[in-house]
Amino acid sequence: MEDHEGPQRPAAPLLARDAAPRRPVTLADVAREARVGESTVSRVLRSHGSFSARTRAQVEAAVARLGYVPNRIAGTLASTGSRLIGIVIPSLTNIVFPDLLRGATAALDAEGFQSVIAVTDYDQDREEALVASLLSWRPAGLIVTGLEHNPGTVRRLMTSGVRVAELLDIDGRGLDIVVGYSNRAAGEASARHLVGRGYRRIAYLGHDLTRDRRAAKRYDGFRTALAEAGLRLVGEERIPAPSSVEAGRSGLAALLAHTRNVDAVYFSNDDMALGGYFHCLAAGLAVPDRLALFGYNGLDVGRLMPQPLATIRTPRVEAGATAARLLSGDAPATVVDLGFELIAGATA
Amino acid sequence: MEDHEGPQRPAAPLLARDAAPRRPVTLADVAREARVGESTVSRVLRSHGSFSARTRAQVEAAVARLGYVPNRIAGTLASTGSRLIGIVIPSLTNIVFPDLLRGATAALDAEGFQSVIAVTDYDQDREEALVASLLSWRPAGLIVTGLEHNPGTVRRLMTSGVRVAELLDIDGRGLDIVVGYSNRAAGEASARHLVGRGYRRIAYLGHDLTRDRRAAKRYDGFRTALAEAGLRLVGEERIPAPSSVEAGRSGLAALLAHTRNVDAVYFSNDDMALGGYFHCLAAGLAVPDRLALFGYNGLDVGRLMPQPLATIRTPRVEAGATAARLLSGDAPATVVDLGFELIAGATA
DNA sequence: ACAAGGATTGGCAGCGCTGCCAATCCGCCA
DNA sequence: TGGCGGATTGGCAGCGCTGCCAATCCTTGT
Repeated sequence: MEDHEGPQRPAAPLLARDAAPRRPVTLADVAREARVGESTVSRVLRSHGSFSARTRAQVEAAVARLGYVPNRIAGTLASTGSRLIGIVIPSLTNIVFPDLLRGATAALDAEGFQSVIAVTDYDQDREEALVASLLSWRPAGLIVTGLEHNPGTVRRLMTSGVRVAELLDIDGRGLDIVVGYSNRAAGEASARHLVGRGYRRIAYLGHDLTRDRRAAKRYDGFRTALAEAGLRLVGEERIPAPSSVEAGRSGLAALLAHTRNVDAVYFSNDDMALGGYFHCLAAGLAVPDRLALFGYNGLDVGRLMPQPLATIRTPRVEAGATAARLLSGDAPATVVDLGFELIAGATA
Repeated sequence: MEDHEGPQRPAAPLLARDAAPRRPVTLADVAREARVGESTVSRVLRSHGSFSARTRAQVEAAVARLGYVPNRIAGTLASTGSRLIGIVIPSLTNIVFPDLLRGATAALDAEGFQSVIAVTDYDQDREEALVASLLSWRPAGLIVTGLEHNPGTVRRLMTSGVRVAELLDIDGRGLDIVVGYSNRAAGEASARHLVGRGYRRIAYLGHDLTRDRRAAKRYDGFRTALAEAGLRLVGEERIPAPSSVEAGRSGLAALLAHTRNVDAVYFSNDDMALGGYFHCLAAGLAVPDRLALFGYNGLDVGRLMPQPLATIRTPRVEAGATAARLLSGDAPATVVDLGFELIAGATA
């Protein structure tokens, strides 16, 4: 490994910020320049109310001439709601949340909303503080992750009068709009699939379930379905950290070191499963003959492995988009179950 | 594949939003309740200016009793700047940008700023529209990606008076604050590494370079360094789409199908390289003996492959954090070269 | 040519909070 | 005891824009 600090080649930057601290252009300036009233300018810029084509042209010309940029802070204060939607997610490390964001920002953008994001690191107290902080921007709506929140968070959400969408989980009681899928059912489906394939000595490899409630629900569902088949986990390993490929790889090694005759492993998600697959490749364990692997999320990478990963594909981009659409469309409170799809793959 | 729509188990949600559309609590209400002046409440809430301990207690009690949530929209309008930072990234699909976001939001959060994000999909016209839109929120600063922008974008940025940080690239002229590393130098280092290892028949596999300017700079640097060693690419393949594991896998198959005797492939990034690695595993091509692979970005997944991926690790989280710190600290215009690190790995 | 009725337009009072300034209060020194 | 200067506090004019309402301008029908 060499270290490159990069030669100081970069052309000296500093096109220098505009030095003149002249008063910013306001709507009143535009009105004066266009020789019309302020309300007329406002109407034209928002294409709201009526005005003549000639007026529109005058206003647009003035706007261009002055380089006017509307001040939405003032606009929001004067009118009722803002065009901001707050999005609270637990992490940016797991691609699931950027996916959710992607769906949401695309849909919101189309409706003229901006997204303000906040990351909790799976900490419910931080979530409460972030929700409070986001609410102070008087957003038109809030998207949060999961159904479990601090009592304080719930109170703030309920009394704010702001629409709320809770995502990626429907196993529980929601506050307003709920969009997602059943993690418990996903866990059950995974177990049934493995059992149906003939695996009997099944182990679990997961990450920190006390913080990730959805992973915990999958785990519960998985064990429940196993029990219904008269089975129980023959071993399990929990990495006290967020999920990662690394945790999956080292975790599988650890699991196999202290549990005999495992024939299949259920991972808390695809990142973990990918790590496990790498361990198998490195250790020369035949997949799925010697060891079957099953993940969760249906990441692209799993589909492209030499042997496609057995997993459950979750519609997280759609969840973000659906929530955004419902919020911006001011839909009534509902629960939208987007379902999931079991991908048989070739690893189990 | 089975399809699960999830049983309608979800406990009927709808804790019902607060029905009473009563007037929201304002600072004036708190002042009345606490029997002090509005300015006093404002001072206490912002811990700004002086007030007695007794006053603070009264105000805090009133705030708690009324469940007051400050209105930052009004606060921002009344004071000078907002506590919003706009962040414009080209994509959320490539983990590099969520990483950047992660660094930035963490640092901003610590300083009491909120992040407003916008995604351009690598489209400079969209970037211009999004920058305009973000500026209407009168942010304290803007973080954008790369150094290449539409003339319109540049004009808006320059005349807005808002601080701007351009990230992940330092090969060119910046507007204000620039934080990143040299993509060109990274490409050169990659080429020198492969040449140094004895590879001579090197090919390139990339994605859409017309949109991703940084990838194009790496490509240029790579070819330049090859030329300096008296070599040239023996083949190349461009997938007219964003980078992905899939593009890497199918692209490598295509590349090898029409180019003879390639002994090493330089990928536009690690996602592509991972796909290539999967192709090699699936096709039984020995890595690196039959074919060497080299990526870019230093993703975790590359480090954990059975054979660690040869790549270049980029400090993108740090770039986000550094930019956030400089912006919130109102630092002078500068170029910060964070450098990069070449990871020899085992695939080249 | 005249009135009714819709289309346009301008005026201006806030939206809720902060910044500035003047008014009070209080502790302490001479 | 009187006075002084810092510590506290309250009043109030905006920040820039939107919503409401009244004023004006055009058409069209008669």
